[in-house]
Amino acid sequence: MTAFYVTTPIYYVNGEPHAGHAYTNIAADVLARYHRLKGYDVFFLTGVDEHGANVHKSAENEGLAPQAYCDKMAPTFTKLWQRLNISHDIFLRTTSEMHKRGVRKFLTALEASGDVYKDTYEGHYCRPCEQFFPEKELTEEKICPVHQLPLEWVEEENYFFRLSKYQERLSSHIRENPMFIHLEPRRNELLSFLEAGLEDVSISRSSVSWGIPLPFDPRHIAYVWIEALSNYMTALGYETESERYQTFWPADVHMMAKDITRFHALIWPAMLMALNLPLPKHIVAHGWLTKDGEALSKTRGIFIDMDTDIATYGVDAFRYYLLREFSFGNDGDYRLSRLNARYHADLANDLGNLLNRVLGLVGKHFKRVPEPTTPGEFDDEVKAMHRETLQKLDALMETFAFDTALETIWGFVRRINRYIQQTEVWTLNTPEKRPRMGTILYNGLEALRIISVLIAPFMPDTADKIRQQLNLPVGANGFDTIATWGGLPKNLAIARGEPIFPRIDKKTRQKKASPPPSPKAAPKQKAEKSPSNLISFSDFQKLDLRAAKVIAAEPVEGADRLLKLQVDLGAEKRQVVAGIAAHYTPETLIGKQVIVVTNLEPVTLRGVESQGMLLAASGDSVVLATLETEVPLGTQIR
RNA sequence: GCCGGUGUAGCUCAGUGGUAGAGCAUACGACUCAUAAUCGUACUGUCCGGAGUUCAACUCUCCGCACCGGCACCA
Repeated sequence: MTAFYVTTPIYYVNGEPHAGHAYTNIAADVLARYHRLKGYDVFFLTGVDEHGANVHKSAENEGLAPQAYCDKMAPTFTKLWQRLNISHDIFLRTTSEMHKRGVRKFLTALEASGDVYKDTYEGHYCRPCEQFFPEKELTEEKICPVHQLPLEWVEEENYFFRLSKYQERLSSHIRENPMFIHLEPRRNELLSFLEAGLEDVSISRSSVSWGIPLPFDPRHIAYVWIEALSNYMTALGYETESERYQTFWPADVHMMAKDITRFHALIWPAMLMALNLPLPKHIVAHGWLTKDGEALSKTRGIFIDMDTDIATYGVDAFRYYLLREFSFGNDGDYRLSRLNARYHADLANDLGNLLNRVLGLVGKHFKRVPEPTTPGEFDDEVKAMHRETLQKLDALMETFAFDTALETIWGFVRRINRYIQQTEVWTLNTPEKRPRMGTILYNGLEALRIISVLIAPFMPDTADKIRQQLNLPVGANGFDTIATWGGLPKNLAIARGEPIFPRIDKKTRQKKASPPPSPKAAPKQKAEKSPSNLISFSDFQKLDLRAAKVIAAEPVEGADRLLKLQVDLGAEKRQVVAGIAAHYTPETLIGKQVIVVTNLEPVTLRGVESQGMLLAASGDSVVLATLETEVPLGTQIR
C-alpha cells in the first residue's frame, strides 16, 4: 500500500487557536481523508509547540509552571480539532518524551554532520541595557552612551547551522522541482530570497530555559524553530527509526499558512540535506483569511466567530465554504453573507434537495432501490460525466485545487438535477413506463451514492448522512466502490430522513447566533505577577520624555516606512526619524504635538540621523501618542 | 527603493493571438417529484489606462495607475 504523510505546523500553545489554524487543519484533513479513501496508507500529524521563551513568559504571566500552563492550553486545540472533525493520527506535544528523544537524536546527528559550529559573540556589554555596543559607536573610555557607565567585556556562545553552505543546493532543488513549493508566488519569493544570499542560522539559545538542551552542550537550549521543524520526523518515531518512520518519511505534504514557508522550504530541507535524509515532497502554503475585508486582529477584535457559524450552519458547511469559496493559496475574505449564500445555493438547494427529491420519488413509487432495466435518453451522458468527474478530481487534488475540485463535483450534482428534470421522471408512473421510471431513479440513487464518496473528504458527516438515507454501510466508501457505474445494490430499502441541509431563515439565524461576543478588543490585562517583568521607578526615571511639536516632515528617500521629522522641544530642535510613513502623511503631522524620547542614543537610519523617538501605539495600526491639551514645548512627561 | 503578483459581468473567479466565459445575484418562462427547491432563457462588460508589435490583442512588448505580497527598512 502506498504511504501518504501529511502534516500541519505545530502551533504555539500560548494563544487560542483561530480560524487561520482551522483553515490549515481542514485543508490537511481533506488531503488525509481523500488519500485514505483512495486506498493509501495515511498518516496525518498535527500538534502544538510548547517550548520557547514566549510560552515560558505566558506561563509566568498566568502564574503557572510552564508544563502546567501547556497542559492547560493544549486541550483548546484538541477540542477545536474535534469540533472540526479533523482526523489526525497523532496530536504531537513537544513536551512529550518521544519528541524530546527524537530531537536529541536529530541534534546529535546535525552536529555530527559537521555543519554545526560554535560562534562567540563578544563585545562591550552594558548590563542595564542588556545590549552589546559595537566598537565604532564608542569612545576611548568605553562607557555606555545611555548610562554613562563603564562597559563590561562579555563573550556569549551560540551554536550555528551552516545554512549558507546549502544555498546552491536549495536553489537548484526548488528550480528543478516545480511542485516542491506550492503556488508560484511563494516559489518566486523564495528564489529571490535565496539570490540575496543566505546567512547561517542560530540553533540554540543560552538565555532561554524552557526547552530542550542541546545533547552536545546542555548549557544551551535548542532554538524553538529548529526543534519544532524536527517534529515532523520525531512524531513518526525517528528516534528508533521505527517501522512507522520507515514507512512515512519523507512527508508528502507539509501544509501551512504562507507566512512560515521560509522555515519549511529552506532551513528544514537544508538540515535534512546535512543529515543525508530525503526531503519532503510538497511544501504547501495557503493564503490568509480576512474578515469582511479586514485582516484578522486580536487587538482590534476582528476575528471569525467559528463557534457561532458552525452552530448555525454546521461544521460541514463551514469546511465546505472555506475550501470552495477561496482559491487555495491566495488570501480569502470570510463573509457570513457568502457562507449563507453558499449554504443555501450549493448545499441546501443543489445537493440536499436532490437527495430529498430522489428519495421522495423512490419512497412513493418503489420503497426499495429499483432495478435499472430500461436504459434511455440521457443515461449515457450522466455516466460519462461520472467518469469525467473522477478523472478531473484526481488531477485537481494533486495540485491542491480544492475550490475547483468542489466546483467539479457540483457540476455533477447539477447534472443529476437536470437529469431528473429532463426525464420528467415523476410523470412516468404508468404500467408501461414504470420500468423506465425505476431505471432513472436507480441512476439518481447511484449518482447520490457516488456523490457521497466524492464529498466525503470535504464533508465527512454529510457523506455519512447521505449513506444512511440510502441505507448503505457508512464505513465502506472508498473510491474503489465508485470506479464503475452501477455499484448500488438493488432492492435495498431506503431510509429517507430529515433534510440534510435545512434552509435557515433569518429568525433561526438570529436565534442561533450567540450574543455579540464581548469585544475581545482590549486583550485581557493579565496581572503581571512575574517579578522579572517589573522595573524599578528609577529605571523608569531614566527615560526622558518631552512634549514637542512637529515643525517639518518629509519622507526618507528609499524607505517605505520612514519619515524624517523636525521637532521643536522648546529649548532645542531635533531631527527624528519615525517608522510611521504607512500610517501618516507628512502634511497631517506638521503642527501636531507629540511625545519624544529625548535621551535615546542617536542612530542612523537609511542614511538619516535620528535623535530621538516618537511614542506611538504600535499594534496592527500605528497611532501617535499625543497630549490631551497642548502644553509648553519641552515639558517633561512622566 | 529593489523583486514578484494581481486588476475580466453587481459578487467570486475561469480563460484563449482572431471580435469574451462559469457559478451566485437579477428578470422572464417551464415544471410541480422535492427543502418557495429544480430546469430553461435572457441580461449587463471601454476584459485598469496609454503606446507599440501584428492582417488581428483581453491574450505578446513597453510605459503608467491601483491594490497585494517578499526584501531593504520600522529605535
